[in-house]
Amino acid sequence: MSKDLTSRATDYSKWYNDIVVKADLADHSAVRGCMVIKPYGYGIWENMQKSLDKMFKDTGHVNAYFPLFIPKSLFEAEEKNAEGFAKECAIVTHYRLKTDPNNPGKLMVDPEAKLEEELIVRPTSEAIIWNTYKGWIQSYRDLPILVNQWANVVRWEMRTRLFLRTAEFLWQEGHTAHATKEEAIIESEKMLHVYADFVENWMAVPVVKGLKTANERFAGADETYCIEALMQDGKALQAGTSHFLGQNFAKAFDVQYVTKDNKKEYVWATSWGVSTRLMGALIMSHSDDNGLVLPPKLAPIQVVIVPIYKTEEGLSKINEVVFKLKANLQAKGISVKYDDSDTRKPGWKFAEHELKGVPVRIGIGERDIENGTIELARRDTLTKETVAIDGVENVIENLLNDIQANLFNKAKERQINSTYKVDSYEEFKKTLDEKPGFISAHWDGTPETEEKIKEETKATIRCIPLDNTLEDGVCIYSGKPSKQRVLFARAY
RNA sequence: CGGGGUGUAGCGUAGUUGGUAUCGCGCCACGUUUGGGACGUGGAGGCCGUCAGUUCGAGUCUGGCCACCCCGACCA
Repeated sequence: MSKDLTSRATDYSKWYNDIVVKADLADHSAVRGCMVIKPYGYGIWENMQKSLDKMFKDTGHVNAYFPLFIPKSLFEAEEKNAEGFAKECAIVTHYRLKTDPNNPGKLMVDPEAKLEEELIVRPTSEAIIWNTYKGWIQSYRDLPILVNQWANVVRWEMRTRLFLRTAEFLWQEGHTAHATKEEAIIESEKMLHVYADFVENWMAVPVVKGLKTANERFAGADETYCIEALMQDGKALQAGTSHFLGQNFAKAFDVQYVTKDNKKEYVWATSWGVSTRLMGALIMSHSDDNGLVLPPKLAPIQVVIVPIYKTEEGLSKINEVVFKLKANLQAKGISVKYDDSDTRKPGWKFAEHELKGVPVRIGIGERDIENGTIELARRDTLTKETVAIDGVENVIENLLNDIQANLFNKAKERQINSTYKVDSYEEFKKTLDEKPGFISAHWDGTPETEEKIKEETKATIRCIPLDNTLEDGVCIYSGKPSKQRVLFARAY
């Protein structure tokens, strides 16, 4: 029925790829690991950007833009950060091509155009930004700096998947500078909550807020906060991170400020980011075997109207009603598409808009015109009902809210039902294989144990939940004492 | 980056012992249709991923490269 979409049960990862391509979100490009984001997919990303950007501005941040290239000497300044990213960097070594004398019509790298110093294509921008901040900060009066940038970054990943892990991806990265440790910690926690708010209330994807373990921490951070979401196949996806960077970058780039009592202090830093990976989370959280399911708040088209007619006169009668309805809906801020192209039949349009996840579909035919009704179909439940056209604008407005809430509730229920408390390693392994999801278990707090569990089961500690209750227990692996449970899962 | 697989029209595919390529969907034209991916008739569309080699002749055999998929390693 739905254009040969692989079902989730048949092959979950093929289903995901099928949706991305068939719903016109993105495509593979001629460049290894890099995708083309198509207009429909980009429309969703733009809606995400719009909401997030407003949230950043509302919390006092401003946007700026820093260069794509980072000179190697700057890149290596913060040692841990450089080390963490070294294995996945694209490097510019030359700045010119020339025609190849041995190969007519072909170009070659001009060996004489070798750069004195290599340029690193940013995998993240801390280095170039902190090098810049050095010039911006002298006194406590210059602080805080609350800057965000929307940008692309490159990480040379070995295995890529559309949206989930691409060699180049789009993201935003906030980089803030503060006078005190407390203020920086408050900032990184604040932005974590902004992310959680966005992902839950706009994307309708429930998350667990937590802290990363030392093993999973951002290279160069003192503490990494994260939000973790659970996909339909029971695998976890890190949806956003916020880092408390301590004074690591300030020290690496010698960024000091003069305090009120004329003392020099290193600046405290945070950085935080979410990427086009969120698109992957969105797709895998709500979609079904008929295609994409979009939460109304992010859908490029919230309502699609499909006319059903036999004659030109029939169509013009329908048009009259639809134009008015469309204007009324738009006046309420609802995005509406009237799909009146006569090159497709209604059945085809129904299937197509389902595949693309349009939250609400209106069918309106000559029969409806006589009866003063329309057919309302909702994407999340795939149900339809015939309702009076009078006052339907309010009905639709409420319906969109209902769908938004329903998607979140369904995902939340799934998350709760897929989170298991486990108290032995045997049970831990069994649960991972038989009922994938979050596993809440005791851990002795050592990187060694974490590493062993990862080696043996491929499960990692997703986070130490922020709202954790302390309880005495023993580590499922080592049997050593533990004071709290942490959240394990296999992850994307 | 290691192991395995795939690449033929926009998409999905067939192709035998080596002889310029099959079918379906889609596309175009006309007609009939239009409340869940319509039907008929006619038509167009191909450097068989790419580069080289073997051969009188390569989709088919050999090698390199590129891309994608799966499994590993890697992935703040």
